[in-house]
Amino acid sequence: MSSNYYKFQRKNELVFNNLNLHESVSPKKYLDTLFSGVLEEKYNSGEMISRRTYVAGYLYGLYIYEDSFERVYGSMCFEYYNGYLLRYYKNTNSVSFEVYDMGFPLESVYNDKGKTIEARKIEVNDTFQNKNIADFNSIVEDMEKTYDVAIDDADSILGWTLSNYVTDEISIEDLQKGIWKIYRKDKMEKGLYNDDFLKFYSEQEKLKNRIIKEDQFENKVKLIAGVDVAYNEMEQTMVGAIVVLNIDTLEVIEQAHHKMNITFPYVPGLFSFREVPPIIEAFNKLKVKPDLIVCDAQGVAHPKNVGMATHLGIQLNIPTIGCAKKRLVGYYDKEKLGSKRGDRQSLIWNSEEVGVALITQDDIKPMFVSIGHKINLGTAVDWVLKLTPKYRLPETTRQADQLVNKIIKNRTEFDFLYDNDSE
DNA sequence: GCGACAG
DNA sequence: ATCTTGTCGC
Repeated sequence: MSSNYYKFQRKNELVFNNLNLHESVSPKKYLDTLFSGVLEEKYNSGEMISRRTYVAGYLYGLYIYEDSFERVYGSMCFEYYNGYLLRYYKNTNSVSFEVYDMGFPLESVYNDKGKTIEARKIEVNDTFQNKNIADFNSIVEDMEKTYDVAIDDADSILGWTLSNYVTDEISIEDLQKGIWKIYRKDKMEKGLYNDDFLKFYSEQEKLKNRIIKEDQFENKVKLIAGVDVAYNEMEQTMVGAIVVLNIDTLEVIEQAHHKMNITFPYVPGLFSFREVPPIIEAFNKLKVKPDLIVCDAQGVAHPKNVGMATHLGIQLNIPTIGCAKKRLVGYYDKEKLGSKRGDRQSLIWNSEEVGVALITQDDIKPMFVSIGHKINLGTAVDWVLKLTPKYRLPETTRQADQLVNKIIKNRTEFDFLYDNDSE
């Protein structure tokens, strides 16, 4: 493949600090060394798109990404190998690399505030290898110091970086559990999990008594809706959307959305108090009312049996289904669960069947289906299967998902692969 | 007392 | 939820 490298052209100006362009080479050549440096990307107008700070690490290096708001994200980096920055581009019929010499010693890496990020090479036999698993605090502290990022932002960095410290006795899962523990503790100390939530728990007790577990459709089901919420954390806003589909054609009949400020934190178990309000607002803007709503969350498969689907259903007095991508509570027999579309296993919680793990596509992870309100489990499963002829997620969820993401679009959009107009 | 936790 | 980006074989 070395014959078809070519020089890449792009509309936007790239500003590489202290970098020198080298001619194209194979990345393999630089696999075992380190890199660090700063990459800024700007439009021709001079407006900053993003700044990326690369910090060396063992193997592939660590890369800290900041968007145009200077928010820091951690991410893996594949194409950047040490000492050199390698950009990888794909076209319809060819592949190319650009190689830049970062030319920095590790210690000289800096971020936008002029703060120095002290990066050092991490050896497998280094600091953490022989530590007691219980002593995660020091690992985190060490990580924070090393990379100069807060624990929240460091989450994904840690997950990845920790893989370097796996031994026979210490698994990556153990390490991540420890990190998780500290992360939660940190949130609690910031007051995110305190007695203020008691009133919401008692609210759930009341809702629980109103759940109807049998089919109670006013009409024959013709209109079926999906709901979803998207977030813009920078603005602290959220958009709730509802999309109504014709059940026979799966075509969109009507859609509505509502944008509002985020007022409630994400707390597992109290999720509905965060997402139900914007959805209700969106619902009220609809001209037609759906006969059934499918939620991208749990229904009664919830610690108190009052997941978002249930909460929403009671609030709107409309039948709802909870169809979540991940399990919240309950257990099922993974061995017995098959791998073909339609295979299912009961999800048991407090000795009750609160839902099912349902395979919606062959050889794909199950969905977690539970009733929300005014429906029974068998009916709910039937509907979910009807809504998943082609994909793992129900069409309703997919449509709602696409809608909110279209609306919340003010994210930094930058795609290396498609913004070159070389011809 | 500890671990786990939808979006 | 949010950020990101490949990998492979015929």
